[in-house]
Amino acid sequence: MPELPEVEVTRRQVAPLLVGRTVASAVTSAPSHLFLTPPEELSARLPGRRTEALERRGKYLLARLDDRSRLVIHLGMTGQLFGEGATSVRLLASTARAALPPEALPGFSPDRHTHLRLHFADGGPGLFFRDVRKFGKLLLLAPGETHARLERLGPDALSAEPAVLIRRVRGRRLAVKALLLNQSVLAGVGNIYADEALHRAGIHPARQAGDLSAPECARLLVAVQAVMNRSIETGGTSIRDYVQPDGRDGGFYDERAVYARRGEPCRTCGTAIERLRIGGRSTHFCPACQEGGVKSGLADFVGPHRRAPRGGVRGS
DNA sequence: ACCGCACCCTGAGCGC
DNA sequence: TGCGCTCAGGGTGCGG
Repeated sequence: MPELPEVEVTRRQVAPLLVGRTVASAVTSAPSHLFLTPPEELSARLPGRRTEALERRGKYLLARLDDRSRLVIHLGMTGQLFGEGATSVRLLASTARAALPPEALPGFSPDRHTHLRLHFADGGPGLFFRDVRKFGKLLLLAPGETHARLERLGPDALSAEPAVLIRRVRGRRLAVKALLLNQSVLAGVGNIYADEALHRAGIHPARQAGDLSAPECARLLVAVQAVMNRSIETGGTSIRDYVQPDGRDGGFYDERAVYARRGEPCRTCGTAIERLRIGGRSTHFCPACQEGGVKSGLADFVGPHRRAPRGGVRGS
């Protein structure tokens, strides 16, 4: 799940593959929700363009092109942006993995999940965008053009000031975890780092946001930035799909305190990590290190998990 | 205005 | 072996 750290690691590694190079051709896949700009338009407009800089805002990557247009890339849940020549089992379908002899790892070749292939005029390695679930987004902005998705973003989580969080929690009754996931509050926080930061700050994820004191908000923001900076140092979190653009796994998975550790002992106090559902997302926390404080509010969350009907009645 | 939740998508994993 | 169900979640948009 690419969040700010994974996108930042991607930005740092992709920049040398992109900046200063001129696109020779852009090969796209069939139209889908992924293309906010139609694929045929990308294929037509990108060739001849040279990238001047690769920037990041929250979980978005923005390539500034020489004609002042901008290519916007969001990795969604399963998006992978990587250089030609990268090798990783995470770039292969499970059937292809299973067919591999042990230790063998062939170079990536584009498959049906590869939605954009950039080839460059210098003949060097290309750049691929692959996204199995198609929750990612590709968008080409004309000079001066903007997009509601970008306009809505709050300050980048890495550089935000505590005052931002203190102001935005005021009067809010929703769980602080749900507030953290709102990209208009802090851009870049996703499910993993929300859980990790709340644990680090010792704040229960179900606490009502408006109940947090100013010092708690400041502590939480410090925690967000600390876990993110540490994750960037280790190359991000590889759980299922994420790989660094050179194909290597990120290293933060081994350092996580709570995420996907239900039932395992808290590294601080040994208490078993618990899981509940907040804002429709699985939420992991240590019941000892992260005291609720608002038992009444908590009651809404510790009841039996309600599950949405799946595969239910559908019109024929 | 605020908040919870269904939806988009696909593959892994599991039970039968 | 294979089918069907469940689950994962970033972000949007709708309904209460």
